[in-house]
Amino acid sequence: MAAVDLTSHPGHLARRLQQAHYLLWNTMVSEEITSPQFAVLNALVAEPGLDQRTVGERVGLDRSTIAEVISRLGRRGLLDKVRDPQDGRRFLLALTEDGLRTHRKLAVRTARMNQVFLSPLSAEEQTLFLELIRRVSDAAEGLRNPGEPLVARP
Amino acid sequence: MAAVDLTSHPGHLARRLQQAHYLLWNTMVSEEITSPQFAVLNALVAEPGLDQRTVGERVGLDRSTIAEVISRLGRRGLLDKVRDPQDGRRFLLALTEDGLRTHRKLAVRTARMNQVFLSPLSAEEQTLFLELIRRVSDAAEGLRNPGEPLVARP
DNA sequence: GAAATTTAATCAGGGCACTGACTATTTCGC
DNA sequence: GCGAAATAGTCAGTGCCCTGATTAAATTTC
Repeated sequence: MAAVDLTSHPGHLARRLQQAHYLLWNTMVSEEITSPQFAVLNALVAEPGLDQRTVGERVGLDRSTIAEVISRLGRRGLLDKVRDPQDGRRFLLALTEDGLRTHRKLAVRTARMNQVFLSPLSAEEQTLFLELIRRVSDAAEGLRNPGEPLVARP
Repeated sequence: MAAVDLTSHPGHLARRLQQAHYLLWNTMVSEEITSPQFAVLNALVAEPGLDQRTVGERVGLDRSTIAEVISRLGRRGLLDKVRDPQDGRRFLLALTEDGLRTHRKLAVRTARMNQVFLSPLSAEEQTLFLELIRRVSDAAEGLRNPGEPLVARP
């Protein structure tokens, strides 16, 4: 009797959006390398030699998840993992030749996919859309490390 | 060298948005019942006696995933599952008293959470935001069952 | 300089999401 | 009516995502 309209719930819509993206990625970019995996490759192209935790921070993955993703990329031979001689806790990461090649190939396809994904929106709407998502998720991010209240500050 | 800026990639932003939502849900709504589980409860409040596949369709979950979610809700005693006497393949689903009570309680908290989640945006931006997400995911949905091209139709 | 704290990574455990293969039941075609 | 095709659900396998506990290495504190 008191059912709610989920199409006005941002969380539900966010989930559907991600599913839609997953589908399109699989058909237009790769069935082997996932979008989070590409994000990791990309982070290591930008900054080779990062440690695992920092890569996770760059792409928005927690320590457990980043460990799994990196282990899969290692198994595929796309990156190497070496103990930091300066700090025995860390692993330093860098792409292999194969990893670099894969990143180059997928970067092109990803750009095409993004175009198709956003094509239902006009150019101005696309810009706005990305900005709105960023603002909402950045704000919620502030909850993770407290001190920055989300709604009001006295 | 040829690294890409992920903050302009809708897929990456969609993932971050969902993570942000997950976090907020956990702190403001429930640590036991997840957002997809609430969506299933809600679908059964709206239409009691639906079968499993149709519930999945309503909330946007494939047959495998909906089976898991429903099994978990069943274990928690929030819904009942009966064979359809008319069609021996189907299971008919309905909420228990506990399921109804849980839905009522969470519906209130969910409304509050949505407000907080969207609070970084102005009222007009909020409406626009939801509409843009809907349009993008609806369009990509059309890829699932072909016949409706995503970009152009001749 | 040894004890206490912090930090990087792992592991166990739970949940979401998809594909592809399989079973059981119903419906369609003839 | 009976065999073929379609449909509902399950199961195995892979991957993402989180929390909480644990281990090992560094840093801080006294």
